[in-house]
Amino acid sequence: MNDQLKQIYQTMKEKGFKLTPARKSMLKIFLESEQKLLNAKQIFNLVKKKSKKTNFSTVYRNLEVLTENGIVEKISYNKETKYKLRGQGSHHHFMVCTLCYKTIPLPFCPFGELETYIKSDTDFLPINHHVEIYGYCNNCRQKLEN
Amino acid sequence: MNDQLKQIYQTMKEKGFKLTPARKSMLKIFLESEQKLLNAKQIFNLVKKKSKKTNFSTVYRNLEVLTENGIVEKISYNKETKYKLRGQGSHHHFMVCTLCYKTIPLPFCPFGELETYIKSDTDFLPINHHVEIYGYCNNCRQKLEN
DNA sequence: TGTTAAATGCAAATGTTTTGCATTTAGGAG
DNA sequence: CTCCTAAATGCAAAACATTTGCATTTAACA
Repeated sequence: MNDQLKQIYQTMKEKGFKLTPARKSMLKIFLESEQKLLNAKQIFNLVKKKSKKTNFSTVYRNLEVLTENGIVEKISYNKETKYKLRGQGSHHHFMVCTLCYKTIPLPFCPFGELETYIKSDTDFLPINHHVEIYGYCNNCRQKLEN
Repeated sequence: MNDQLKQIYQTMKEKGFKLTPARKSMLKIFLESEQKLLNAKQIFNLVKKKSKKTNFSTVYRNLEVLTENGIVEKISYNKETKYKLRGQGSHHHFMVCTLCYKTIPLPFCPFGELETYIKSDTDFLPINHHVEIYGYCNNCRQKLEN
């Protein structure tokens, strides 16, 4: 079994959450789906493929649990709320194609110097940050040009 | 009259939008309110104070017009959608206190080097970006410590 | 002052997310 | 392996934010 998946199962267990079919299904969906940013409806539909009897409330409740435990990240932009699996360990940001929603990780976090500056020059205490780059991926750009 | 307001009125006029009381009221709210990030409900309530007969659809429709014309910016984080007046000219980002929602502008945009990197090293075409720092402002931090 | 397109108010619809509650189930104890 | 219990689920209904259709009003300009 996939290493990342194994680790997530481990985390869930440690925190006392049950490994229900719905949850396993959702995690596999995140791991296997081509698109890494999914909204609740998409996830619901994919879960439904396996167990036709699932329900939006289950999906939402599980997204909440996964989000609160740092396994999944919730991202809102332009009305749409999407979810993605958190990379294990190293935190990073994404470039998001606004046409196909392909997500490309940024190789570094631009927050480093920024944080240094904020801490030394302001009295604001930074806790969290949110960086996203929107634009066109190579594919979509080529389509646009034709 | 405030210079920024004058300029916005000018812009609206040029684009053929009417300067209705609701719109003037909303713009003044953005300019005068202590809090610079407001959600639709807050704006609605403030508008209502002046003209008791206003309506959510008016507020939303105007927020849309203002957003589409670059006068107002729409920001979503953690479920909440908020709006703020765009700084005239220079674009900037904010540090947002997650307790009182006070917003403190960042004195520079960390996107500069990032953009350079992306353009030279990836085939992604960056169009837009979104940077926000969340944490505690000085005031709230002091309150927390007591 | 009159005309007209644009903006408004209202009520109802939409879409997403949440909740209460009865039922089912994962996972540990025995 | 079986039982027990807290946690998770499914369902229906509610809550909430946002949008829409339509009749009425109004800003802006001739």
